[in-house]
Amino acid sequence: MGSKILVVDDEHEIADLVEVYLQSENFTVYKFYGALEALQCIETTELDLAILDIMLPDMNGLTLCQKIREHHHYPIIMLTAKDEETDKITGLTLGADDYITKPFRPLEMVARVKAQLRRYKMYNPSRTEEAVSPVIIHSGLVMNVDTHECLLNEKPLMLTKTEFSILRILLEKKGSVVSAEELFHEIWQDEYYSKSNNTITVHIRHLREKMNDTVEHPKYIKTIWGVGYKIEA
Amino acid sequence: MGSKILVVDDEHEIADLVEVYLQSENFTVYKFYGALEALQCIETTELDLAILDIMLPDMNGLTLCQKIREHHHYPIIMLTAKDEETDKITGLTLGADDYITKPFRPLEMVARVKAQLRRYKMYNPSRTEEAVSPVIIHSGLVMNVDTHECLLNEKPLMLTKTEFSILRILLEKKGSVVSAEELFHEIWQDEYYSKSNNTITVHIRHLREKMNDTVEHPKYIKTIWGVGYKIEA
DNA sequence: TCGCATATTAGGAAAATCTTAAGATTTCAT
DNA sequence: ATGAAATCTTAAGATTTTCCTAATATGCGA
Repeated sequence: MGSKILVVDDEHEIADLVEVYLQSENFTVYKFYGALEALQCIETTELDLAILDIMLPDMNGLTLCQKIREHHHYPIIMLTAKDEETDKITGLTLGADDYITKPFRPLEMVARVKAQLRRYKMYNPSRTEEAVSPVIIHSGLVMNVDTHECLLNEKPLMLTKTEFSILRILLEKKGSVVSAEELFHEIWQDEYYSKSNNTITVHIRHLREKMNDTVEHPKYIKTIWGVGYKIEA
Repeated sequence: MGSKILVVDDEHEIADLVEVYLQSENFTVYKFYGALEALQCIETTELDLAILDIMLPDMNGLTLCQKIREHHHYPIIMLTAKDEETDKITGLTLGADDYITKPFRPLEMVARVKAQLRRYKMYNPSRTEEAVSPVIIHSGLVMNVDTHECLLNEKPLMLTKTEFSILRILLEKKGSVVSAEELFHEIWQDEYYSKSNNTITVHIRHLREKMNDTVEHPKYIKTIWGVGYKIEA
């Protein structure tokens, strides 16, 4: 994930709440309490989705919605009060992809955001994090990311999820050295990394064991002292 | 798919939005902002469905609806403002097959379009383009998607709707791993809130039970820990 | 040799899945 | 509409698998 989401609501509590929930899902949030401040963001940032309150003090939320639509096609979700007059709501879907009535359950909001992003990215796959080839081949080693299968010299290699990820990353960066910290962040993203954490080392150990690789004469995973690990190109 | 759909709404944003959503589902869209322009399209194009705003400036949507009905039998969906029941009923009796009140969620709209098309094409099979094979076969397992029948080693397997869907999805993606979340979205699309992922687990359990599959040595549904389920190719 | 980086080990912690059963919901015949 | 049957969902605990920690050992380079 890591999609960029615009949030505009003059009610600070709601904007903040939305922000917290979205951030907890690893989205990048651009939060504004007024439409005018948001305008610049719209111009300058490559967003993936927008959440707009329909009632803003300085500019109608619908106007903002239409401003976005002038140049962008990413999903827009409107926040509406439940008791607004029907007439006003009638024009609501003008350009919006979904609407959520206040008060709403945060988890429902998050679910809808995800649903829209899923749809958007399916339709616009270029925005999705690069699509990689599902099979990686390297001297007697075959990895199929789709089937989660791994063969070593024609024989199946049973790898756990994490082991599979480490081997995949090393193979994708075949030839260059990858530090333990880099591996850590590729796999666990944001989580805190400390040097005393030898988790990666242990997984590497297991990998080598399953692949019959020795530390002294590694056929696959080589240790570059003080730098990291690598698989020769 | 690839059905031809007429969209008529004088509110440009709504017409455009509907167009985008339908196009993303690979429908061919004929979009008009006024009834008069649409008339010619109705005459000259072999449409599969029409979506009409009930309130148009140059001609009543219902009138347009009746014009279509003079010569065509494809489904018509009316867009209506959130008003009284009267319009709804009237609209339906005047030849429309479904109505959607504004504001609406585009995804719901798409779902209804699909539902109408399904119904329509069932009675007009000639219009269906090259249907995919309705039977899936895999080592002793025969699934007929049309009749919803399933045989395991010549003997009938009684599956519920959800079980059938899960098995079908796994077989369609035979070989690759499908996560519980993916299964969830394939089956329930954009539903949100609760319905913990455990639901899938329970259905998988029932499936395995009916198929005499064991968790330890599964012949069909294998668990890839931390990733999902798969059926070997 | 010393200091630091990596390797090895194993057991407990954590996470994911399985199992079960009860309650909710839907379906269907009456 | 009503109730029974089928199906689905939820919840809690059991089980399995995987991960992480911590303590110790080993190897590299200055």
